[in-house]
This record gives sequence, C-alpha cells and structure tokens, in this order.
Amino acid sequence: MNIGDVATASGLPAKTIRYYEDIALVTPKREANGYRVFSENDLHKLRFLARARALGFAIEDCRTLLALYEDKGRSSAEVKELSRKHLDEIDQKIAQLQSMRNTLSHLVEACAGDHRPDCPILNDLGQ
Amino acid sequence: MNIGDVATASGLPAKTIRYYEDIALVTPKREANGYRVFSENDLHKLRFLARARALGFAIEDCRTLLALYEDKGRSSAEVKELSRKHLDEIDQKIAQLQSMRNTLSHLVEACAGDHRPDCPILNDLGQ
DNA sequence: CTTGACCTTCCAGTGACTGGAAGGCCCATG
DNA sequence: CATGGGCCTTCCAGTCACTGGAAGGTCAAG
Repeated sequence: MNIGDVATASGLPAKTIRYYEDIALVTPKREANGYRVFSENDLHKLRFLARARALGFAIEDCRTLLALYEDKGRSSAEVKELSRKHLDEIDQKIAQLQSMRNTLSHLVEACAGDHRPDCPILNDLGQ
Repeated sequence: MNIGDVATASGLPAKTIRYYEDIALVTPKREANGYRVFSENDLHKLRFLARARALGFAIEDCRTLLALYEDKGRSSAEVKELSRKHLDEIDQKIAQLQSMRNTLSHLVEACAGDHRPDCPILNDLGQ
C-alpha cells in the first residue's frame, strides 16, 4: 500500500503519517522509486495511533502504548497506570474549562450586546 | 516600575511580559539604561490581559478586547459576539474532552491492572 | 505526448510561551 | 575599591503535533 491508501484506511492525513515515520512511530519500507510501502502491520499501527490520539494521548504516550501493545509479556498495570494519569489530566482540563465557562457565560448573559458602550464583560476584565 | 514589579503585580512571568511587548500588546517606555519602565496604565493592561487569557481568550482576541476596552465609543454587541463565539469553542472542547473521558474511564475500569498481559485498553486501541 | 493524480524532500509557520546563554546594571557589604 | 548577588537586557532555540507550500519525480490513462 502507498501512503494515500493507508491515509484513507487509517483516517490520518498523509502528512501526519510522514511525520510519524520521521519520529519513528512507523517504519514503512521503500519501493525502488522511493515511494513508501506500508504493510498490513503498518496500517494496524497507524489505526492504533489514530485511536490513541483520538483519546488524547500524547505522542510519547502513544509510543509507549504501542510498545506495550507489541510486548506480549507486558503487565496490564503499566497500561492502566498510564491511562489513569491521562484520565486525571483530562479531568483537570475539563474542570478548568468548566470554570472558564462558568465565569464567561455569566458575563455574556449580563451583557446587553447592543450599540451602547457599557459592557459587563470588559468591566470584569478591567478589574 | 520595572518588569519584576509588574510581573509580581500582574501575576504574569517577566518572560511573558517581554513577549507581550514583542507583539505590541504593551509598549512600556525605556530608561536610559535600557530597562523597561511600566506605567500604572501598562500594569492595568497587563492585568486585563492576564484575566482575559485566564478566561481562555486567544492572544489576538485579547488584542481586540483591549482595543474595545480603550475605545469609549465601542458597542457592547461586538464584545458580546466575540465572547459568545469563544464560549462556543469552550463548549466544544468540553464536549470533546467529555467524550474522551467517557471512553477512557470505561476502559480503565475494565482493566485489571495487574501483572498479567491481558488488557482491555490495548485491545480497544488495537481495533 | 500530455495530463493529472500520485508521490518525494525540504523549509517554514502555527500559538503562546519557556529555557538558557552571555552580558550589562545597581546596590550593599567587606 | 572590589566583589557578589540580584536585577535587567537581547537573542536563539525548543516546545507540541502537525500543516502548508514549493519544487520536482513517477505512473497510468487517453
């Protein structure tokens, strides 16, 4: 398979796949003309990466997860630990966004949004 | 005031303040020795920026908000529109994180997290 | 033989800082 | 007067995970 094929099959942009090769997350072979050739296993890895990224794992975490995935003697504790940490980070981000949302939605509601200059949003920011 | 003083007073790192000068969000004067001198008004702007950034506004939005803040003939509609858009983006981010959180927390719960290699998290990623 | 869809590499930019090096300035102490 | 420490300065490079674009090679169809 060429890069366009695995791009379609994995849902990842070709540019991203080249980048993943750059940072050695996948290592496709090359044809005589220089084109990358992806095996079924390469595609499988790309799908794994796409899914892990969609769950918000950082690239280096994805690298670790991929290594664990391929290590048949791994302990699931390691995977769980990594995921739990990531879950904590997600929770923190959600909390932070919720708090922004809270403040901002109050301000937006309080703002008339008309032609007049008086604005509770700017007043708040100016404190 | 020197940069250290406004850094303490605004809660922003000195590095960040220098960066804000670079991109012309503040324009402190200079002493003969090259040191930046910040006025009360500069400090006020920095606090405004710190607060707007804390609400998640992008730098360019902060620039716009600051301009509106200083334009006494503005209409609050413009501020409200900008804020409402930002609120939408926050909502989208929260939704995305919630969906990650959902999936991931189910997987983490399902994972034994012991010495054995069997792992629902990796199984899911490998689909 | 040309067209158009692929593919290649390389370079630069994104956003909002952050770290670090190398050096100047200023004040207090010995 | 020297020195030390804590400020301050600029400039360059790195972060993260791509993304856009230029310039050019390859391949199959018409």
